[in-house]
Amino acid sequence: MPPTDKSEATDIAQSGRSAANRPNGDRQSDDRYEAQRIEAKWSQRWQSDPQLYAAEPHSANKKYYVLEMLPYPSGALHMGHVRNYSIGDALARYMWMNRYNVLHPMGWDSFGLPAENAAIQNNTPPRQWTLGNIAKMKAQMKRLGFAYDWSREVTTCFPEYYRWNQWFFLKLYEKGLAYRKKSKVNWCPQCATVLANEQVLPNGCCWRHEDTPVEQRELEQWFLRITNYADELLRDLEKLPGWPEKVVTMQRNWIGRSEGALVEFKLDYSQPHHGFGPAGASIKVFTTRIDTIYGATSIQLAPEHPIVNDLAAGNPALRAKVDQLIAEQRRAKEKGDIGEIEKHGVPTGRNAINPFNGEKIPIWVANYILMDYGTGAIMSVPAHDDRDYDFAKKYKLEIRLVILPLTEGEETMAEPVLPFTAHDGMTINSGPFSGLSSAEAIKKMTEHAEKGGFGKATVTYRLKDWGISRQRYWGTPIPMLYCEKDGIVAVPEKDLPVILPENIEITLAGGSPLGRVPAFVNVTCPKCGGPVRRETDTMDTFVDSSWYFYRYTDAHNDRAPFDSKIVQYWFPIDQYIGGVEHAILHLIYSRFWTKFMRDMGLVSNDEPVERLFTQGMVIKDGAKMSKSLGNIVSPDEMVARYGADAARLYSLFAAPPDRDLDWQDSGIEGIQRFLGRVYRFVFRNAPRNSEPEKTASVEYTFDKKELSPSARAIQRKLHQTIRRVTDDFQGRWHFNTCISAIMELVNVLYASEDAISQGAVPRAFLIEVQRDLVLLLAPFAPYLAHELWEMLGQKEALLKAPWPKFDPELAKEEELEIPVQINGKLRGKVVVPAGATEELVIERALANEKVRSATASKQIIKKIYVPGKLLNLVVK
RNA sequence: GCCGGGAUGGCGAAAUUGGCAGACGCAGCGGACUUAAAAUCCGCAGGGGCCAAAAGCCCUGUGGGGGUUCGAUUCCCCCUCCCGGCACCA
Repeated sequence: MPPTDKSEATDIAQSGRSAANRPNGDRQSDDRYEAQRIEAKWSQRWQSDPQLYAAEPHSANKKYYVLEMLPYPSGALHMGHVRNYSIGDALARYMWMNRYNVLHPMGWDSFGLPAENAAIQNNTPPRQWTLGNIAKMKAQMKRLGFAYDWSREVTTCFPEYYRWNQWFFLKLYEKGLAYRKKSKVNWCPQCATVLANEQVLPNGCCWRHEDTPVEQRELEQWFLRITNYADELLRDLEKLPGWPEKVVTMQRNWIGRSEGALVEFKLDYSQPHHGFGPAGASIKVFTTRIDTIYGATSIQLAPEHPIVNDLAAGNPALRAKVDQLIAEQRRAKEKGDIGEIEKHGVPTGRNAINPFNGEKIPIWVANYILMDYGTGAIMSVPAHDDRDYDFAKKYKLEIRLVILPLTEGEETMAEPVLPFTAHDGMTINSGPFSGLSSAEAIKKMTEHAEKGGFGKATVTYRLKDWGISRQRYWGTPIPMLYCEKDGIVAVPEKDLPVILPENIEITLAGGSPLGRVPAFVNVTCPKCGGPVRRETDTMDTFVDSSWYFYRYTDAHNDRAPFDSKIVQYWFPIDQYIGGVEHAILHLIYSRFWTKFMRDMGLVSNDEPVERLFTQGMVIKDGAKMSKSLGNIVSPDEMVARYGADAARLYSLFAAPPDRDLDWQDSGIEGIQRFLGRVYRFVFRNAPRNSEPEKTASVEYTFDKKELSPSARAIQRKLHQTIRRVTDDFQGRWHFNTCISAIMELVNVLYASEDAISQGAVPRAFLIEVQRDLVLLLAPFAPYLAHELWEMLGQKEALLKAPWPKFDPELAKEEELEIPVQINGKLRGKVVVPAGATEELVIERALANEKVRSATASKQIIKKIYVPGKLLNLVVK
């Protein structure tokens, strides 16, 4: 069996690489970069100083609040977290080095369904499971070296925190901003709970169970009136120039403001009928195009419109058809392509009266009309609306032209191709309103409707009130009571917090687990002293994350959610960093909460976040990391193999932070090599013990202007690098190119090693260069930076050391290579001194052999010189 | 369908204001060191052609087509594909 030999040889070769077999480990100059050793050493030192990253309560420096979105404690960090926190940590460290008073906290969004699901699966209480996960993830964060002020840690599932959720709820209730209503709600059978509208995926499925279609149920729910702030939430988007345009646009569309008019169409009672609403009943229609009302040839109702029930009562054929339309609509919603639904409708046999001309038009029920937008009813104007046109064609309804396009030569107005939907036309066939521009017609016709008492100008929003009730255990109990005598009673402030009971049985069965805890449910009414039932629903966890960042500023306050004065100092958040998946829900709720707190007088800022940065996803092999695809990269494994610095640096290097990052294990190896190169260079060139006086000195002991060419090359590259890295921190944040720049600097240092060994580079200068190199690296690879800082004999704390200053004089090139183009094509290059005149460049270019051969026998008709960049000769 | 973001070597990417396309890194190839390998250090490297080969030279190239310009990855128009968001929104 010959293969035996081979495998033994392999074993030996492999074991030769392990630390145990290294020759004694005492080679006097072991210049290997050992991330684990270095990181263990500094990790220990950092953890022994809890004040290390603490923000100062009173500081002469300017404040800077940098925040990364707090994680849900699922049990382990993933690469997306590492990327998110590496960005934030780099910024925090950079700001410290720029003498800011930095607030950089971290916490846990620790209420939520996964804890309950885990409880059911593993029979572990949610609290225990959650706290265990927090401990694990906190250890991971510390191992990764993130500079958080842990003294401000916020854990949302602790009563110290959620009591303030309850307190805010009482305030919202007092102000009429929290209300209860019975309504159709999204019900996820898998979660056995209600979802906010915003938590339903476009395909009609639950956001946590992407394959489970959301059903509709009627339940009594608590809602927050976010719509009261719809207009301000929209308007203030203009105050957010530091937000990505993308996110602003998404929020604008989400709020979905549209201006129009409500118009009432009375039911026609002159015809024989059976089964309908009260006499005089009317159908309210919302339209943004009241100028087309003379072209309305039918009314279309959503199949779930209340009046449809009246009209269908005693009309089984209609009822059956309507039920079919409801089913079609639901199916389309669940499939997520309501926009593609094949339009169906059914005439009710009844008419409505157009209040503008008294015309009787038929009432239909149609599957493309949604009950939850506007009034659930439209006037159908086939000539001027795409959908109405399709529908009218299909069912052969009348199509009546009432808007003409404006043509340039005033008089001739051609018949437009239908449907004609442009907003800048002119009315015809519109009675007294004919001959007006659309804009004028809208104004006059709305006024007319208001005077006549059958309509009014209205603004509608797509945004809906925020349903916060959840029939779940692991959340903030809603502090309300139901008394037979006194009705709905708020828990008095002094009785807060309403503590979430522990040691209770959790099952997937519907209804709230809290309802099965009699000691929790049955209490005494604070008003009448009689028996009351406690509300058993808990709050949506988005309540927790809507204001948590305020709590960080005053995390241990037990008399208030926070001290307003402290908040005033720290807010708004200077930089918030997180995934774009939170662009709508979390970020719109947070904005709403801030505005509500401002109206309460608790805070003075209108918006919580000054600048927002949304990072791209971390993907692997072109797909999102997921268990089912088996392409998950574990941060623990990366840290164990390559070290925290390498993992962090690679997550910043592989792509610009705002773009998706395709993780490649081979890429991180290159980063590890680079860190080793830095380590070895400093190891070789750091001051020896025999030259201690230079180690502490920050003074140049050499003449900046008299450096040798090779030293000057280093100096130039250094200052170019400082400029590039510093510029990117000012907002562009392309840390991938910052790191490239630092690599280039290190490459220049390596290329200079001959000159260094020949003494052509002054020692003091070289130490100064290494010092700056380490400072440049510090935001991205803190462990190695600290190790080298110490190796360089620096006594000052690294984060207290000032960020290196860029000197434009020193960054300047002495000579420039100017490309010479002939007719836009590169034909040669000339070298000139920096700042050379155009004449000199042209002179040299014309002397250039390649240029001469390319221009021979041709005439130069134009010379374009871009100073310092390029020369283009146009020839014929 | 609408809104937003993309598409650049074998791969991740760079080019910040319209000015040398491919910096930096990965993978690859060659060399040095080594008995050998690993590690390390140095070098080559978009594609094609002329050439035995090299040097050198030429052509071509940033999803496709057109335009503006002395000059376009960058600006304009049209198209294709990918990602994200939204949607009979009246």
